[in-house]
Amino acid sequence: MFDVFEKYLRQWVSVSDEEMALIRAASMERKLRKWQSILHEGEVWKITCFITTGCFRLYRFSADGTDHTLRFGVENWWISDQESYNHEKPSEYNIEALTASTVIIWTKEKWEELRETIPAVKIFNEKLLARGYETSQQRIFSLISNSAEEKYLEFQKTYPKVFNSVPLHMVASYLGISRETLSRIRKDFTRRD
Amino acid sequence: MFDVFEKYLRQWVSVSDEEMALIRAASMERKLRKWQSILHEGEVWKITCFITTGCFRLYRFSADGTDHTLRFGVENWWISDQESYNHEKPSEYNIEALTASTVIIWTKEKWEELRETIPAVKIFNEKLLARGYETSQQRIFSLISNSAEEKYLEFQKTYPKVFNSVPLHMVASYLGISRETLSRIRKDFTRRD
DNA sequence: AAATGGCGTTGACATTTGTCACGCTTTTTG
DNA sequence: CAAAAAGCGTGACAAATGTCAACGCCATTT
Repeated sequence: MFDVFEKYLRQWVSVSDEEMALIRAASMERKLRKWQSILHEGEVWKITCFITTGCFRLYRFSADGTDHTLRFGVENWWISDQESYNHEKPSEYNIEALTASTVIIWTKEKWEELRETIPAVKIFNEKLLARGYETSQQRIFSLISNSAEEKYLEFQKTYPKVFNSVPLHMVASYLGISRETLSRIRKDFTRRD
Repeated sequence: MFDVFEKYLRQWVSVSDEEMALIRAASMERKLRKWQSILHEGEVWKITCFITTGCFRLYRFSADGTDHTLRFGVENWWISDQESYNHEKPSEYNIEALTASTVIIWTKEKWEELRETIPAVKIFNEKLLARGYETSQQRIFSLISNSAEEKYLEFQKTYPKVFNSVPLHMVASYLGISRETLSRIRKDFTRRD
């Protein structure tokens, strides 16, 4: 499974074989069954986690008890709670596997050590953070400027792989609309084809 | 005006007097009159920009010609288009001064040099990016989980200084609701006091 | 002092979206 | 395999929000 990650990482930065060996030695593989949680609210997120197979979602409960999907993660994505990780404070979020999944993880200690030791890891980490920020900005624009239907179509188009991997009611919760509304949008849309 | 920035920066990281002198030498001050733009869509954002006085907004037009406020900036905030800056690509956003304002700016060249030369600047920049990401995540949660009224109240409470500095119709555009809806929320709310 | 224009408000009405209830199908689980 | 649960769709209705038009206020300009 590490091979998947190795290939992915080399697309971002150039890493020598020795460095890659260090990164590998510091990593662990973990398997999760369907619905298994990898983060419960209240816990501190202390790992760096790369998804090799399967699918996850990061979600949070609001005061009325409903849950809202902040983000999905599929193969070759990272999943984390940056806020909890950075400040070592109890998370307000949950992360769960939506299917049986495999991840590669590094403890915070080891990952920080890799960042300090291997420049490419530091650079890579920065690029990743920058991209995450840009993605968030685009999503905010979509949320404040688009109708439910537009948000749905944009999501489907921008993240087809995610779209095809997750239940529709979670897509609705990701878009900030009810599952019934999503269902009707789909009906209208297919009828128009 | 640089004193304002100096005080701000020292709250984040420890900087020697020599380093601060370098940061200062690389900076420029710029004044903007009300409604003046500092970024037009199509231009590339090539500076790092700290607001010492006044107020800005970052906004974008959607296909139907309406504008949507992505972010505000007031005193002691930064304002930028990270996506344009990072990839040196034409911006899809506009940034304008909402009042007469003063900013401290560094050219991209000089700022990158400072980041490489002075570790504290690099660290500071990373912290800033991390915070921006966390803030975005919180806003996304608010947008997908709150009603118009809840979004309004949360914004008012979380960013009172911004709230008191900008026109209401821009707050509406920031929250993704119409200005009429915002107006009615306010009426309902004051009546309840 | 009058004219102007931006800003916020309001009423009437249309549209969108949410809620509740239900049923059908697929998937999961024991 | 069978029972249970999850997933998805749909109708009827309610609530939230948007749209359009008009108005008043107030700061600024002329």
